[in-house]
Amino acid sequence: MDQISHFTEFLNRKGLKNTNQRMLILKAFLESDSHYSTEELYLKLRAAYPKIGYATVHRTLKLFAECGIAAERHFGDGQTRFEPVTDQEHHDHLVCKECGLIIEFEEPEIEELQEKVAAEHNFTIQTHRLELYGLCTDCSNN
Amino acid sequence: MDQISHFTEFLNRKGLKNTNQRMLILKAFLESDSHYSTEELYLKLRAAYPKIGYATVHRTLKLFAECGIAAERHFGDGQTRFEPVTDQEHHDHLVCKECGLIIEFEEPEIEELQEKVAAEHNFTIQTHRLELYGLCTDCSNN
DNA sequence: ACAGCACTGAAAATGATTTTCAAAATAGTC
DNA sequence: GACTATTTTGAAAATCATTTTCAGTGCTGT
Repeated sequence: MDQISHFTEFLNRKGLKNTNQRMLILKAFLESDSHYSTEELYLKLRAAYPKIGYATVHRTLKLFAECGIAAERHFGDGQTRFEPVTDQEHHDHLVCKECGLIIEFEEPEIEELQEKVAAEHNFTIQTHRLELYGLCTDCSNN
Repeated sequence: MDQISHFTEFLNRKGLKNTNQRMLILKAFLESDSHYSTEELYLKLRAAYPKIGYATVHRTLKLFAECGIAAERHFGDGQTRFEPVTDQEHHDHLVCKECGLIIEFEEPEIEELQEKVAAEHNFTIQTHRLELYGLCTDCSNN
């Protein structure tokens, strides 16, 4: 099932309505491979649909997070960012402190070790967050 | 060198002054093993020194972060938390989503894998952040 | 078309963080 | 110790992201 039907089904299940704005926001959100803050997505959308409101974008992003098609992220710049979640494959981030570049990566071995640690503390992991901060290739050469 | 002389040396190096408040805040901060938000540390300090200001606590915590004796953390509750950094030994966190319990752990194997991933992307790691969110023993039994 | 809700967008409210500014404190010099 | 230049402090105001409010609009089923 694709992300769009996933979302519409979620709306139905919760008795929420499938509106024009929600679809616009969803499409713009999925289209991109970047990590949007509410503000950034709002500005992008407003270019095409000037009447859209900031609050609507924000509320819709929260809905995405709630239904699992978006994940909230904090990279330490004071803004919440949202990224599309494509199925269950999980990835983490390399963040360049110089230029802000964000690279995604996956490392199953790390995930296994996380489970091990959790088991040692009788902890049940639901989600996790791993970010490596440093300098990307370009920035470490300058 | 202990944390206190480390901080005073940092102040001198930056041409900043070693004040009463800064020492009070530093001691209260180091004394604890918890992860303070500005607000929490401010409230704790105010109990003993009613005249202290929120802004002073906040500015001083920022100084700690700048000089390396504190690390800023975001656990997703909208507040920035600070924790004492004791030398270079690094640790990560298990965070209970139910009761807010924070457990620290170290896992050198994970750190090695992080270096491997960074190397694959020609990335130079400066710091990292790993948090596992889920349920602690008590909360998963209820 | 109508009724009942949910949704939207603008504006206001909130909450954390940061800045401002006049008064107080500090470090260096005499 | 007194003097001076500079920094710090604390209270209040400002800022920034996020959240809520509310009147008007739109959707869905009857």
